[in-house]
Amino acid sequence: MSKQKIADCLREAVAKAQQEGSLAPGTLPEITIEHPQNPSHGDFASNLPLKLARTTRTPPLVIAEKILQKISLPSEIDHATIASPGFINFTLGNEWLTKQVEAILAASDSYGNLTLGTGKNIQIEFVSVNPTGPLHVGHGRGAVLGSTLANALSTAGYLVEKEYYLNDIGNQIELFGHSLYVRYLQYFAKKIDMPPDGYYGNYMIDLAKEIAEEYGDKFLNMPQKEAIEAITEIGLTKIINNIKGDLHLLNVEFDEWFSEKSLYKGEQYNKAMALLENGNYVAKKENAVWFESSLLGEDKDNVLVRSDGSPTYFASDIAYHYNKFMERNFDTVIDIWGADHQGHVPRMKAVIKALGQDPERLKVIICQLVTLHRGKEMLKVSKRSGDIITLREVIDEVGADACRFFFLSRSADSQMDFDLELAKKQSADNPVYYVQYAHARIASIFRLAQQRQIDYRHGDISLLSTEPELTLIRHLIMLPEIVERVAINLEPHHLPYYAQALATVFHSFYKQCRVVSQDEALTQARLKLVRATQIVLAKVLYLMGMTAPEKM
RNA sequence: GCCCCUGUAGCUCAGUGGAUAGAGCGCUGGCCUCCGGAGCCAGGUGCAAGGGUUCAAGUCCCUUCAGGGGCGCCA
Repeated sequence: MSKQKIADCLREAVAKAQQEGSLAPGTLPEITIEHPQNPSHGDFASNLPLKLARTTRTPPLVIAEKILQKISLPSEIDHATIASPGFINFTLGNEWLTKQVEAILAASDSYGNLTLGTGKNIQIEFVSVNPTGPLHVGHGRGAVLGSTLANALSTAGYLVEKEYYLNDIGNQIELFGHSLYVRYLQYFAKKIDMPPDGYYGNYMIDLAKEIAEEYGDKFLNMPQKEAIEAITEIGLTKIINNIKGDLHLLNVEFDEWFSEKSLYKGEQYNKAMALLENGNYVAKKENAVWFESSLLGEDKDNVLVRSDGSPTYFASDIAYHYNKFMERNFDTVIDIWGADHQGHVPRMKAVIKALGQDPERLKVIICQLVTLHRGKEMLKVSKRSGDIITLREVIDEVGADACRFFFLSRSADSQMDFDLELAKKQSADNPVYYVQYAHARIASIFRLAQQRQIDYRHGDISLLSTEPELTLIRHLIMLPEIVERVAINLEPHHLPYYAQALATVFHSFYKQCRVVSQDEALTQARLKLVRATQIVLAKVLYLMGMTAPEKM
């Protein structure tokens, strides 16, 4: 990696200058290399002289001078210059730049793959919506975020497992089953009231109808308990299949669907609780069992087992994380939760500590809520009250690729407004298509090249020398850094911005540089460049979980 | 009351403590004899307010204001 190389050169130069006495001794600060915003400042910049100024009591520009006198530049750097108030700027050589085109072609779709995570396994758990109703837009955000992050992490070299945690047991499921049973009875014209906190959405009526049509009235004559159990099971399966279908439409697939119920069938739950008890973090108060998180610096304790003997969601989650860390031994676990789970983070971290694990191994991404509008009208997304706009409706309206791009374009920290009207109106006129169009345009160039039977395999890349060509290459070679940044910071939102920037420089290049022309040698060289661009565009689109169309 | 997130252009949002703060949409004007005009080029306004740290702050710290979320023997 060039940044690292430059940093090494700087370190060496400083050491040399200090040895010879031309630079005052002092401890070296951490050397950071950045990309200057202004292209005229070169490809890389270091602020080392500014940082050394204090300890060495020397003006930054003088330090820069001394460093430059001693530095031996890596081969890819053409020259380094000093800039006020104390930067050293580095510019890549054209020869090295053009060579990168060959490197990209050679790497092909593995270009951008890193070894950052080699040997480490990460589990990423997301969506994990209660299977009691259809997914809505907010869930789509988590789904897109998680699947993109998973793509980026595995491209960065990690072994990644994507998991959906299925809350298939507990209060909400009982309520769901009860509600569905009532709707089923009502379908057969029985007079019976819905439970007060029940699931009132219209989909429940449809679901009951579906079951009635499929199974007939056989549950009418069963004992209620038995009938509810059976109907719950059938309903859950149907809802889960719907969820899977929705996610599939969004190009989100999971490796594992982990059942909460299974925690109780095996010994997971008991083992986890035993560990907490051994650590003396468990106490019985007011007929309930508590996790004394206040011992670990939390505001308050939390109930594990209710006074009626049933475990809370929190207790399940403890067992679940025990399973993730201590049974399945993931090095790192990423949980993506909605903003309404924000308060759950510190106590979950406390649990990890109580289980004797390093809390740093658990990374929680809180993604802020999505508010849905249609024009000025605010739409509710409450599942129990009904009246929701489902994720599927949104995908149908704006398309999966546009959905993904839109969700990805905002950092998880910021709330988003999703205006259906706007999304639909702009669906033909937004960055999604701009990026995909660049890819399709390249495909079109190759259709022409093929038609003219141009063999560009021996194209001479050193012919690439104009500004638009070199600018394009400069953008192409950023891909590995982008992947690294996304993987380290868990911030997939950099991808769409990069994709857009890359598409922009490509379109600009295309306008200025005719690819297939009378000049055979130049045509071949440019076809190589264009192929490299296509590789990188396709890779970014793949990372974002979007299609890379040949035609549009 | 306490905790978390956010406040950047008319709107939706990027911005790794660095040099002249960016993009998309919208608006206005130009560009196709030639590889796809879903394109290219140009046009302008802005870091909520006030302190502080730093050679350097949109970015870090404190206060205030504003919006959202959380503080259950719900999940």
